[in-house]
Amino acid sequence: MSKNVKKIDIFNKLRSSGLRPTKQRVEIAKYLFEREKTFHFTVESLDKLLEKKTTSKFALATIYNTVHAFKDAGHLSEVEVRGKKTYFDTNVSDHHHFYDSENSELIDIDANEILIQKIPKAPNGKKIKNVEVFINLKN
Amino acid sequence: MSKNVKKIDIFNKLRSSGLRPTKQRVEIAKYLFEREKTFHFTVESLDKLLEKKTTSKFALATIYNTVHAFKDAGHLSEVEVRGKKTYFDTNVSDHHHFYDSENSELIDIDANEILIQKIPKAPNGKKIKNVEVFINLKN
DNA sequence: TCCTTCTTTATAATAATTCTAAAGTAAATA
DNA sequence: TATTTACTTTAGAATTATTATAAAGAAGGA
Ligand SMILES: [Mn+2]
Ligand SMILES: [Mn+2]
Ligand SMILES: [Zn+2]
Ligand SMILES: [Zn+2]
Repeated sequence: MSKNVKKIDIFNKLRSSGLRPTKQRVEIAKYLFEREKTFHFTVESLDKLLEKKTTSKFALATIYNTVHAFKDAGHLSEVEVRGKKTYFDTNVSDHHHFYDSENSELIDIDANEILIQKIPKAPNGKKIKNVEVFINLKN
Repeated sequence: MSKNVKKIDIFNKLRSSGLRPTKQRVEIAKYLFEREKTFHFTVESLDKLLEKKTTSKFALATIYNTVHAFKDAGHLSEVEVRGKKTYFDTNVSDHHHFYDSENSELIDIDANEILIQKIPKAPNGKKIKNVEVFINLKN
């Protein structure tokens, strides 16, 4: 039963975002969204994981398409990391990151774990959209 | 005279970094470092500006080489910006940025203009290397 | 000057991502 | 349910940013 509830959730999530629940989207959505903790990934890492964890085949372009569709629908966010590949994040709330360059690993920091006491005002004619704090780690 | 002093400065800057003062490096260094304010650029934008502002020719590979050599010597820093291209920065001190996505423009924020009051401790076995604050702007 | 080392350059290669267009599938319609 | 339409997947080509290669050129020292 629980499995069916989840399936319905995924279907609704897709439908309400204007996305047809295709086999690929459902599989990817299940893999990404049916988990407790935040998941950070690149398209390449997701591709490898899907290959291992599912029996379906996914063209790389489909993973790109799907991930971007999920991002545009607000189900994923994009995180800027020094490097060449784009990272995605199942945590779409306002939050910050540690970055461990040893393992190329992002770790969430809840918005309320960082308090900024003093911040400059935005340049003339501009407003602050959001503030991202990125904490680089070393050993 | 002032022009000669500057030329000597550039030569010393290159020499002390173990870089031969070639025509290309001197031109690029003069263009990048003989200015009051911070300059943020991509390799592509620098290429176009050099083409406009100087009479010399620069292979794109030379600009890549030179910019990376300057970065490795500590004369430039690299800034992570959402997007595909790498940004470089003539400000190598510890500082933060506004980002105006309308104009793809970075604006410096001095380190002392931001005060962080509360910050989480690093994960087990890790230390904080540095903290980068990135403020996205809107109109 | 001669020699050695470093640098520039044009071009090829690579890596990540996006585009294309044909074939397939889902949803809407009859 | 059968037909039609719109959307999606796919393999492969194209694009973009960047790095590698290797030959020709320039710099610095003896
Ligand atoms: Mn994107
Ligand atoms: Mn670099
Ligand atoms: Zn996150
Ligand atoms: Zn800067």
